[in-house]
Amino acid sequence: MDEQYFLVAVNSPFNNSLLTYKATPEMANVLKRGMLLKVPLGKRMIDGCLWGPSDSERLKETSKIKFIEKIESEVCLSTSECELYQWMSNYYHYPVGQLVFDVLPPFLKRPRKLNFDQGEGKVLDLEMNIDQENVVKKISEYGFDRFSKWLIHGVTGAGKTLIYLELIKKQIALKKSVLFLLPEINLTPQFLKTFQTYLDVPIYSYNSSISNSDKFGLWKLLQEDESPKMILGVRSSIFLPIKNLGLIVVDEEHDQSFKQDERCTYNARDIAIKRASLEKLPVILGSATPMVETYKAFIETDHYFALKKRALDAKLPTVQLVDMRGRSKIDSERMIWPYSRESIVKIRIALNKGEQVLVFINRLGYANYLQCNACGHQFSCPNCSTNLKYFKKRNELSCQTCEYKQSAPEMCPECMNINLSPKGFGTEKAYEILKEIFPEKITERFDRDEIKTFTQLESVLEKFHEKKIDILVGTQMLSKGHNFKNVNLVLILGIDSQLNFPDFRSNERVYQTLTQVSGRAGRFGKEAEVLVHTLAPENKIFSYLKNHTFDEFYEDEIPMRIMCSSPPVKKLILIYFNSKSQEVAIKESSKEANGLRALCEKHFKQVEILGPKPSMIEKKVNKFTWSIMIRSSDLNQLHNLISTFSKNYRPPHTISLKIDVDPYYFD
DNA sequence: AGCACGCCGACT
DNA sequence: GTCGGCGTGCTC
Repeated sequence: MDEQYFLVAVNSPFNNSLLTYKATPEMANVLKRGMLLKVPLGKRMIDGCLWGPSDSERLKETSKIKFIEKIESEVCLSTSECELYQWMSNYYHYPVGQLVFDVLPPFLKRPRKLNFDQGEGKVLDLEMNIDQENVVKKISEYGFDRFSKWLIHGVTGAGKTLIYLELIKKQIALKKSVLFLLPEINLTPQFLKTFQTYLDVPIYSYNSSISNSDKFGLWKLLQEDESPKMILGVRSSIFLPIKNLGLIVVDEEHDQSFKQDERCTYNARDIAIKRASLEKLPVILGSATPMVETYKAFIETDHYFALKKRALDAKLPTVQLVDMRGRSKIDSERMIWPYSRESIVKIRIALNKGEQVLVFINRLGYANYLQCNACGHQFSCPNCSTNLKYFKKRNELSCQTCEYKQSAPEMCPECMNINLSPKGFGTEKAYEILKEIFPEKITERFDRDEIKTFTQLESVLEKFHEKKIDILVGTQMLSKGHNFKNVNLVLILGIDSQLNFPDFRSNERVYQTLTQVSGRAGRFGKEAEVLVHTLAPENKIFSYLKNHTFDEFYEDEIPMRIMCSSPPVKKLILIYFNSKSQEVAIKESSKEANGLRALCEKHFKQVEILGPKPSMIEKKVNKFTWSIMIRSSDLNQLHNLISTFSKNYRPPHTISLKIDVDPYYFD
């Protein structure tokens, strides 16, 4: 009996992670695709996953092939998992072996008892309105035992959660499990509470706050246990090996947190759709502000639902623009900048009524940077091409891209002038001004700087719900998904900097942010108001927001995308070249851009190569990044080009390469 | 990605 | 002398 040869996906980029190994006949008898293995590579033993029979006749002659060392019996990937990873590897141009081991939880010898929340299965005393009922009815009638994808496009407060809940209950009644994806760990508590109250199955959370033991424990449990359960998780939970999966829900479908921007650059929303199609089940995407790509994909199908009214008779808030032009030059307004007099008056009225107020700014710190009044010197990071942010309370300048910190300087190092002025503002300043104006009120901050742990987050939210906080000043953290009962006034500051952001998605991002933040106001029936402070009140984006007409935004945006050849009409891939030496980054990226251009002219006429260009922050932690953009409406040509490129290109050791498929930012 | 090897400059 | 930084080549 001869030994047999197998293809093993290994945790190494070598040879695109697919290597040939042999096994004795006895071992070959028990080997199955998806089994985890240990294999020798060079002088070490590495992780591998059995990927299939070997196709390489060439190597068999040379005796280079080693034996598989042993089989790890803890976990074995299923056929559909292997299929999914292979698809991802091809689509994202990332070695499949590395992908498998990026995605698996760390292996533990002795996992502790697995934590979960048991659902109470209480009866819901809330009735769906006609719109909600229609969605549930249509999806149910289509059938749960085949692949389908749906988009629920509902204004903030339209009651998407109730729809999800009804559909989830139907699945559980069929003894199936459900995977619910949310963009951020921060949203876990509120959904967990809802699901725990109204479902009667165990609910497992999966996010960065759970221990490695629980991650591994859950993985093992899912392999063996087929009973219906609910998984509530972030991006990476799309890879959990749930048996008997009956439904995937992706809430806040548009959220950029679903996109992984390191290693394999997948988008969990797209993986959810792929997984649903492989496992033949429905996937539901929900958002008040779908990504333009998603909207375009669904709008002309009958799997699109538009919910334009809020549930529970709540009205959408009225939006007022506050024209901030010239305000800082008026004496009476200078002291309260970045607020305006009228916004302060409105805050006072709301507080006097016993209501709470939200203030949203998408920036941390006291000032964006510090500048010398005499010579114009800006304090910048020694390791990055960025300005240092000023934090007043900590009396510190700190870099937002690296760890660099220094204490706030007394004078300008260039001209010794002591007159340094803080430029721009962030949450710290917005908070401090309110403390001065309303010393008797309780103002708190809600941002990454103040809230570092999950416990802190829950405690501030709880205090806010109990009305122990009057005004909450915060960043993105504030804008996503929360339901605040007593908030009927929301202020949005400093949105202009995002309007000026130089990429094709800037309008979309601003529209989403404004809509999401506004959506926090008046969810429980009262008249609510949103004050948007801007230097560009004539910008059309504000009128979409004012009228709550989401169609209008998309109908104006799509022609724009066609005009500038951006997604969804063309697909994009970025290749990043990262090096300690700026020269190497430029040379290598230019050389490869030229090579790609030549290749396109010969074989891929539908593909365009743009650049290279430096990254927006060219130098990060003393490393330089340049990128090439590749664009096409022909998906096959686009991917074939990249496959050809990554098969043939071996970057020098001094370069690290990243391929970003369907990039979110042009970073 | 690791790991080894080999070259070179710097430091006791 | 020899320690250590980094450029280069190799791994089924």
